[in-house]
Amino acid sequence: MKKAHGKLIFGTFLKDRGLRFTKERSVILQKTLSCSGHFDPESLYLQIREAGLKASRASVYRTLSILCECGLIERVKKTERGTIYENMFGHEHHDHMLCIQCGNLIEFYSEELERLQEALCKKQGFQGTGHNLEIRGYCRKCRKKKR
Amino acid sequence: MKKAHGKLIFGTFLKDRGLRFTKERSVILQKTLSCSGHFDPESLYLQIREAGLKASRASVYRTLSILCECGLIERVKKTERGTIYENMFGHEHHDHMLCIQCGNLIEFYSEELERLQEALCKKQGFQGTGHNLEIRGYCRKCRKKKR
DNA sequence: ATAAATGCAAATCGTTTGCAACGGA
DNA sequence: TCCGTTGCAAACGATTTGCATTTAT
Repeated sequence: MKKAHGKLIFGTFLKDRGLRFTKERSVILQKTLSCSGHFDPESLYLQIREAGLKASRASVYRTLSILCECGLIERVKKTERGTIYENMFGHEHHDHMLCIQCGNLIEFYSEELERLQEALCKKQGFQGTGHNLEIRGYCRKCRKKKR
Repeated sequence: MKKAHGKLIFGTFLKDRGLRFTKERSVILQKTLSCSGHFDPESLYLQIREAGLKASRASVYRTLSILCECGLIERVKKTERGTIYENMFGHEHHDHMLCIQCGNLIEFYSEELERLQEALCKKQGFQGTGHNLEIRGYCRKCRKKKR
């Protein structure tokens, strides 16, 4: 999936269902695609305002929903600060260990895990587009402190 | 970790920091421990009321926080309907594939995945207590519909 | 007795929605 | 022109919090 095609994909998706490609949607699409990796609605909105562009929070939320529907972005997870989205052009990994004591987040990548997931998907006839593994527990430091 | 010890663990935890073991906390602890697996604050609250017991929503929320701190339960994930908690006596698996088209949730279990996670934790000096793998994508049905 | 906990209602915060004005097609 | 879209502000739903009252210790 090439970045330059985002606009085309979105445009086609909209036309197909009689929706309109407005200035606001264009701005939001653009900012969304230029995010490398994760983002949330509020910071996207602020980014738009800082850039002197125009789009209300309501339009940001509404447009993000459509972008999800057409597969250009995905809702990755919910946090206390809101929903985290992911631009599907960024091929990031979301595997991490979260310390439930100190909140420390240890990100990691495992080729073996990737392979395993592919195998699991194939078994279910599932076409994976992204994933997110969270292992909760105690990090090295907090393990020591515990006793 | 044996269920009968929940009260002891909680009681000790409270005493240690000068907090009190109130009727409400006792009720909430009890209902929490008797949940097999997942639950959310609202349904726990309703369960309490249906049982003719007494504890306000505020107390439920406040107590769940403490139970998290002392490790008897864990916040597993946030959804549109609220936070999902897990009673740590239930050793459930949280691995699933989520269809981003139809919302279908396919739960699965993989021994290989469990082993791999243990290995990854060991490498990081991390003591895992629970995990949650979400693979997003298109389920068999929606894959067909797509074209 | 004293500090902590409770219940309630009001406050927050992210997100959604109703509606009148606006603007692509 | 004809709907779809926008921005705003009000509505929402989950969670938190201020406060006067109750209660464990």
